[in-house]
Amino acid sequence: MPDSNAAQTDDLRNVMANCLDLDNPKSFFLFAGAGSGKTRALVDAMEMFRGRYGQEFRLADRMVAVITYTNAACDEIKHRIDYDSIFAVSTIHSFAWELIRPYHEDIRKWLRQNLEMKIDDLQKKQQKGRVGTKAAGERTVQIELEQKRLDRLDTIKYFTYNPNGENIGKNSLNHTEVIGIAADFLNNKPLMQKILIRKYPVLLIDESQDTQKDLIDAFFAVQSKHSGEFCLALFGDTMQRIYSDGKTGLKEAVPAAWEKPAITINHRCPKRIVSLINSIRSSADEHIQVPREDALDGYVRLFLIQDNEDINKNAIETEVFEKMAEITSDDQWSGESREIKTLTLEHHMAARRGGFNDFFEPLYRIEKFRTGLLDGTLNGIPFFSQRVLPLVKSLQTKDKFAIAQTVKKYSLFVSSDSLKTSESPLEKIRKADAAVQSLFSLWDGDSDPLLIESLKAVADSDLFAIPDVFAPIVYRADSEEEKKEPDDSTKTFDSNPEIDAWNEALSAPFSQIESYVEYISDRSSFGTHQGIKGLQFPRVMVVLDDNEARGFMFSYDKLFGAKVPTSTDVKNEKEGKETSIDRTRRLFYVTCSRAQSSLAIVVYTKEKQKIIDHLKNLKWFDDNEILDMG
DNA sequence: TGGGTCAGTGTTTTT
DNA sequence: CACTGACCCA
Repeated sequence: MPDSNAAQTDDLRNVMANCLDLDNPKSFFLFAGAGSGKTRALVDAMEMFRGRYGQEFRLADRMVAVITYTNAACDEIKHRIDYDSIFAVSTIHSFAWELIRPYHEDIRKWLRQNLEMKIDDLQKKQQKGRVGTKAAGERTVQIELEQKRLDRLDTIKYFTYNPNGENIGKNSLNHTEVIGIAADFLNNKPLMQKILIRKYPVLLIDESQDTQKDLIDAFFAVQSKHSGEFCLALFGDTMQRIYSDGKTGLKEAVPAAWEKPAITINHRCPKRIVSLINSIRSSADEHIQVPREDALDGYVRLFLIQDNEDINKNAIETEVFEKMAEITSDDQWSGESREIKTLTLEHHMAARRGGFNDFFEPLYRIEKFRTGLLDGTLNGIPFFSQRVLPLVKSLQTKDKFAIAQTVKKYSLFVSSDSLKTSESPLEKIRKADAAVQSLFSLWDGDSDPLLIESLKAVADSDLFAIPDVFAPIVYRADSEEEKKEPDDSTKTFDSNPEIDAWNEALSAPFSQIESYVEYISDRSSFGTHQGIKGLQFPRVMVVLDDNEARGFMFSYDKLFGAKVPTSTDVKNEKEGKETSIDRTRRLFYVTCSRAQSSLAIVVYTKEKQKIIDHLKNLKWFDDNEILDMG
């Protein structure tokens, strides 16, 4: 018994080694639940392969392709395999793009067909639909847009695509198109299949349950046609499918001839949490995990809160932290220096709790700002995140070297070409110093100036170049100051929602940009339920709050019995399709299984009693684990 | 006028 | 996905 883990690991390694045999390749699906060391197994497989075929592959210019879901996972795996060049580790989008990018003529053909189909579809809808609605207006715009793309299709020499972020250029393909094209080419072009398997005789897919279903199907098709020369290996856990484009029924779709090893151990979670997640998934499938023998007992508590308009969620959640500290005797739940990961369903819920909502929310409302706001590339953000914020931080810590560095790198006074002009370098450095001091004076007496004030200070002293997006705002702020009574003529500035959004965001205190930057660089104590896929944290607080959430894909109220299943749910259930409850259960499973030592679940609801009753039936929690917070 | 049907509307996550 | 409301037909 003490060696059962080791025995299982050995078995798994044997199965994988047996499959990764190029003379007799066999495909497999490794079923690996939360905390089972899925990445470890993946890297094991890669290392075994390298040991056997590394030399040969290097000489023959062949590679093993490894596909991950996120850039973070991609970096992690590359790191763990020492950036070995026989492994092409990439996200599914990069991989798909690399596969199709040489075939511009085929892409053009696909795109023409696709655009014609889309336009046709939209026109049909336009005829059927009502006139004058918002949807009709959007359809008109969409048709025009697609028509324009169609018209200039022949003028495009090379298609472009950026796997990370937005694709707005005239020649660019979008994320969906790249996936669609790759799937289509793999399905229908025998040459494409040959190219794939010649270069990558082995293809490993991490998080396969969330990989776009069209591509998964295409890979399945390639494998079945070339089973003697191609090894497809899927790693994943069907219970952790939390994105809508993953393949439903992946487990059932795996061909019978494949190997289907499974890891049953959970290295991450303490005993209590393993038993909780086992209960949660027991209504979905048969898989049971066992904790490590040396696992701690761990703690789970569910806090129920009556949801009213006037409750102070931050205060309640702080109270939860303190209660958890008491229950677990773990100081890290308590006080200002606590180390807790709070998981909210949506970004704006994190923004509110993380204290950067005044800055975040106005910008988030602008649809086309969203991606850039979430990855920090939005025009205007680097001005703060890379120039003003680091400068202010080093001023606060009196780090003279860092101050000088930021000034030297970005300041208009000491940039390399301005040093050549008439003024003496010494004069310029003195001016830069004065500009820095005048900016920092805004923080005199420990105050927290508004972002707009810091922007104006920088603009007044010409310390840094002001991004174009801020020009109208600096101008507006100036003109309002001059004529204290704004008349109607200022209204002309107000017609641009993007400038308005920035104006509102910049009225937030400067400290909010710091919290925001922490959040988007994953250094904050917040994360979304979906975004923390694959990660783990010692102390986790999961916030369940349907009212504050805006999306409609998940309903914790239904999962916990505060709301009855709708007619669609009943219908889906009867037809054997997944319901919103199934979907929510999987997401809940993912969040709970992040915890390495203790887990607090905070439930805001208008139907506390119904939830209490429902939880009694579910038996997920012991009575003493449910705390009524009033 | 009542019932049935379906378009319209709001909107999250990852790349 | 769930809901609302416009519209059609009996």
